[in-house]
Amino acid sequence: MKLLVIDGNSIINRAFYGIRLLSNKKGVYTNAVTGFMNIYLKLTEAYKPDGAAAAFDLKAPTFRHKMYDGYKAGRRPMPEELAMQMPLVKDILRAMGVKVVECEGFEADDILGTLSRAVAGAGGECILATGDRDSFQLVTDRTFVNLASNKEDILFTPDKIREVYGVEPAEMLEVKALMGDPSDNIPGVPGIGEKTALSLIQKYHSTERIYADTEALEVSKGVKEKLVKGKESAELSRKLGMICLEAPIDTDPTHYLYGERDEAKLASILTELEMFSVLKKLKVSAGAIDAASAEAAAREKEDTAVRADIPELDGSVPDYWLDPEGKLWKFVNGGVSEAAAAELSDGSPKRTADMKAMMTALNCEINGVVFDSALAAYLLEPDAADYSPERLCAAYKVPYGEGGAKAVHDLNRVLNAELCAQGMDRLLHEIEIPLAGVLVDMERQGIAVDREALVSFGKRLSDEADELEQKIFVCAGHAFNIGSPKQLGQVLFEELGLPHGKKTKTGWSTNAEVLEQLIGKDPIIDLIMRWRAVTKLDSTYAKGLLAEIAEDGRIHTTFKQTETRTGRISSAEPNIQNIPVRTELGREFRRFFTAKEGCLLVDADYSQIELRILAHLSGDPNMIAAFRSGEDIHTVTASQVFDMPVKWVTPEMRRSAKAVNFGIVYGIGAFSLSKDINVSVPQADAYIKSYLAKYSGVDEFMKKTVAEGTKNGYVSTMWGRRRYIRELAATNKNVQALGRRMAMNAPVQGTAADIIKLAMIKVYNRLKAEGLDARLILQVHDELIAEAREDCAERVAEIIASEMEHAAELKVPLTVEAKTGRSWYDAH
DNA sequence: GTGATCACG
DNA sequence: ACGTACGTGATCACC
Repeated sequence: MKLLVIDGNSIINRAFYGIRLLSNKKGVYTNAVTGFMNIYLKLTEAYKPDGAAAAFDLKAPTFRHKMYDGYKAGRRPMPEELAMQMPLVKDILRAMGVKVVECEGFEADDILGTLSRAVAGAGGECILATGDRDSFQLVTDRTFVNLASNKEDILFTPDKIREVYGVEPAEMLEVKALMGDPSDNIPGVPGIGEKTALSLIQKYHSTERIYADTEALEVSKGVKEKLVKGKESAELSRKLGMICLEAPIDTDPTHYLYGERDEAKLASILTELEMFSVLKKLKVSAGAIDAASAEAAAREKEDTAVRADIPELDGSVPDYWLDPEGKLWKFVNGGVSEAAAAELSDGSPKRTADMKAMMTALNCEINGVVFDSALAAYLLEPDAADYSPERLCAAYKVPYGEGGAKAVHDLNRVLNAELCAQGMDRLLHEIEIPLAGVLVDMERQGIAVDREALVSFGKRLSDEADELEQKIFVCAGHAFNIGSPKQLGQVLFEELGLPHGKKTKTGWSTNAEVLEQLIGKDPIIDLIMRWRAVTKLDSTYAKGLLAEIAEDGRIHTTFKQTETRTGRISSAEPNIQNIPVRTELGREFRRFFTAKEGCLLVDADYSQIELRILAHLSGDPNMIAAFRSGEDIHTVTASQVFDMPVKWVTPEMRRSAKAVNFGIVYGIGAFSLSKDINVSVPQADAYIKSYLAKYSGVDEFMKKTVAEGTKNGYVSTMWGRRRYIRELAATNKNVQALGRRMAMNAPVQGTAADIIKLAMIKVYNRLKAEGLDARLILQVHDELIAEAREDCAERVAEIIASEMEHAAELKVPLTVEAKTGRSWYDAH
C-alpha cells in the first residue's frame, strides 16, 4: 500500500502564511483551511495514495505562559486567526475518510516516524508531506518526504538527500545535532552552521565518531575548539532532534486506508465556509450540497442561539463586563459604552466575563454567548484561585485599566487562541457555556423544604445530644468540651488511660477510626461516637439547613462551576451534595426535601459510572465483558479476583471486591485497602495484584496515564479537559505517590463530570422542548433531581434516564435508575 | 486563618 | 523509616 502522511501543523502553517487572511461572510477565517485543502488535493493527485493520515501536535506551540515555559519557547505564538481554523481542518479531513492522528506527549514528527516504520514493516510505502526538514532523517527506500515549498514541491528520496546534502538520510540527525535548529529550540554546537556540520558528517558520519577522538579530527583549530566546548550541547541536541518511532498510536496500516466519505458532513462544512471551489474539486455529490445549503438557509432563519457554535471573534461581537458596582459595560466596534441588561438575553452573539455571575447579579438570562473568560480560563487552569477579569488580565499580560470591557475583549481573544490551541474549545462551547444557564436556572428553582419537620427533628437531635453529654460527663467524672479534640484527648488518654491509638500532630487523634479501636474498652466511647454523630447532624444539617431556607420556603444552593480541579460541579451555601444518606438516622434528613404541592421529585442516578468509564478508557476486554453481561459488577469482580464461579461468591467476597473496585479508581494502596476491608496488608496486596492481573488492561491504562502525566504535566478526560499535576514532578516520594493517585483518578472522575454535565444540558433542553411542567433542581455528581407535576412525573423519569444513558456512547452501556417520590428520601 | 472532623459522590 | 484511596464543603475549636 501507499500511504500519504501529512504533518498537519507544518502544512497548515504554510497554508496560513501563504494566503492572505480570508473569511466567510460570518467572519470565520478560512485561508488556512483553503490552503490546506489545495495542498492536500495536489498531493493526492500527484501520489494517488491508498490512504491518508494527518498528524497534529496536541501541544501546539502557543503563548509563553508559566505552565508552558520551556516548551518551544523560541517559536512564535500561534495566532488565534490560525488556531481557530485547526478544528475545521480536522473535521474536514475526518469527513473525507482521512485519519486524524494526535497523541498526547508526542509531536506530529513522531507520528510521521512511527507510521512510516509501521507501513514499511508491512511492505508498503509512505509519502511524508511536510514543510520543514526535520523529517529527512526518516527517509528510506520505502519512506519519502514531500517538502512543500513556495515554488515547487520536492520529493526527497534517499538519492535526493545524498545529492543535495552528500550524506545518508539517517545522518541528517547527526547534522542537526551539530548545527541545531533555532525554530525547534535545538541548540546544536555554538558556532557550527550548516556548511561545517555537513562537511563534518560527510567525513565522520556521526557525532559519536567525532567525539570518540576529537584530537584526531582533521579540522581547523577553531572548529575543533567549538566542537570540544559544545560536546554536551551536541549530545543533547541529538536527543532532542531524534524523532520517535514508537509513538503509542494505531500501527495497523490498514487502519489508515481511506475510510468512507461523509458527503453530508463535507457538504455542510464546506458550504458553511463558502469554500465552493474545494467542494467542486472534491466532487461532493450535488444532492448533499443542496441539502447542506437548504439546511444553512433554514438555520439562518432560526434563533441565533444556534449560531453560537462558532465563536465569532471580530470586533462587531460585543464583550460584556460587569463593574463592581453592578454596572454593565460593553466593548464593541472599538468603543466602550454602558449597556442594558436586556440586550444580554436577545440571543445575538456576545462574549462575557463570568456569565454565571452576570446572570445572578443582574437577575437575567444571557443567550448567544460564544465565549466566556471565566469558563475558558477554568478549562485552561482548573486549579487557579479565582477567575476574575482582573486576575486573568494580569496572568495573561493583558492591560487592565478603567476600561474593563476593552480589557475583557483583549483577554477573551488571548484565552480563545489558547483554548483552541489546547483543543478545549468544544468543551467550552458544548459543555461549560450551555451548562452555566442550566445551573443558574437550577439555583433559581431551588428545592422545597419541610421547615416544621426539620425543626422538630433538630429538637430531637439536640435533646439526645444533651442527654449524651450528661452521661459522658459522668463517665469522665467532670464536665468538659467534648467538641474540643484537645480536651477530649486529655480525658480519654490521660485521665481514663485508654491506649492512645496512633496519630498525633497537635495532640492525640480522636477521630472515628481511633474511637472504633477503643470500642468495648470503656463505655464512654460509644457515647462519644453517638454524640459526635448526633451533634454533627444537628449543627450542620438541622441548624445549618434551617438557616438557609429562603422566603419562598425553598433552599437555593449555589453551584460553583469553576471550583474543582477535576471538572466536577460543587455546591455551597448550603452544600446539598453532602446531605446524609449512609446511616439511617442521617438519611432521615432527605424526608424534609420535598416536591411542592401537586408535584413529585424525580431522582435519577448513574450506576457505577466511574467504573464503567474506567472500563471504556482502559479498553480492558474482561471488564467490558463484565459490564455488557449486565451481571452485578462487584460479584463478577469477586469471581475473577478469587477465581471461582459467580454462584460461589459470598456476600463477604462481594464486599471485598467492591472495596477493591472503588479503590482502583482512587489509585489504591494495600495499606488502605486492608483497613477498609479489615484484612492483613499482605492479604490486601494479594487482592490488588490478582485484580490487576485479571484486568491487565486497567493496569496498563493506569501506568500509561501516570507516564503521560509525568511527561506532559497533566492528564486529560475523554473530552480533553485537563488537570495539571505538579506533584508528579516533586522530589518527595510521598508527594509523588499522591501525584500518581491523582493522575489515575482525574481522567475517570473528570470524564464522569463531563458526561453528567452533557446529560444536564440534554435533559434541560428536552424538558423545555417538550413543554413539560418539570425542571432540574439538583445535581449530586452522578445523580440528577427534578421536580415535575404529578401527571407527567413518570414520563419525566423516563426522559431523564434516557438522556443520561445516551449522553455519551461508551464501549459499555451507561445505566440509570430513575424513581419518583414525594421526598428525596422516597425518590432515592 | 488553619486544623480536625465528618457529611457526600 | 515513612505514609498510606480521589474529589468536595460546613462546623467547631483554637491561635
